[in-house]
Amino acid sequence: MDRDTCSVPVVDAGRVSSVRQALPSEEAVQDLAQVFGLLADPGRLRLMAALLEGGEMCVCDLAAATGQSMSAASHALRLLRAHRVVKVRRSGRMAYYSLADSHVRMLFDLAVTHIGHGEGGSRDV
Amino acid sequence: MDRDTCSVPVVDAGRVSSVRQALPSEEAVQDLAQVFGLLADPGRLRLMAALLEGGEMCVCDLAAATGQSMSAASHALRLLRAHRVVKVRRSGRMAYYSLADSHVRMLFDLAVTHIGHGEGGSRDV
DNA sequence: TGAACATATGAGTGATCGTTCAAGTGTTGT
DNA sequence: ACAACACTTGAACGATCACTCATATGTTCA
Repeated sequence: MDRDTCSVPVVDAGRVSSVRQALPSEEAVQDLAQVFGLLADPGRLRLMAALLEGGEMCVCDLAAATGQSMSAASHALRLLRAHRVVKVRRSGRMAYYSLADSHVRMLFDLAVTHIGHGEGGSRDV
Repeated sequence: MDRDTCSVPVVDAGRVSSVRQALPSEEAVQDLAQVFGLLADPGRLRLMAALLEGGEMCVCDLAAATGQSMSAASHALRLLRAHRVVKVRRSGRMAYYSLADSHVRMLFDLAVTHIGHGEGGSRDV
């Protein structure tokens, strides 16, 4: 909100305001950031990769396969569950997790492509 | 690294070890997490959305369009530049930024699709 | 040369995040 | 009923992050 309060000089005012209008809503941006934030952690990433491979697995096997404690895995799965990235099926005292969403695989592959083609990670200043 | 040190009980040992082997390398996972981490911030997301719309813009216009200080925008652009998400063209004292990578748009759209189809953000527990 | 300008950068700070540790919940088997 | 079990959860702590403020770099114009 308030657009002229900030003391930033503007070069092309027309373009600025048109771009500004075309930008996604604040709410959409927040949601997007949250989704990407979910994928921004090695532990959760391994969890998703494991489910991509294994199909449906219980918490202790997921923990073992991804190299983290059960508690850490459970916390991570809770987050993924809250955002509908994974789903649970409960049977007795076990909890079987699986991916709830096919977009995950695509996001994965796209990102792999990105880091693959230039590669090295962070260079440049 | 040491696979049987952790005290996590395992249900299906065969599956665990096969999934474990199929997992991306530690380095790949780190890189992936970094890429997604770049997209996990509303400020950087708006910056990228603006460039997606505007094509090529200078820092002060980007700052104005995305509603942040020039310093904040510059810091963010530096990060994006380091990861080859944006590129810079310098002309005199101006710096014109543009997207360096077409994957950004796809990642964007895919994520939008994800939040769009279920929508609401975080529900559940 | 010096002032105005566009951008870049370093230090410092408050907020957020992921992990661990120590319980807590509900289930199975005796 | 009790103990072992699979998982969940809350608090606490250390690390990381994004921002602001102040200063630095390099360019243009008088």
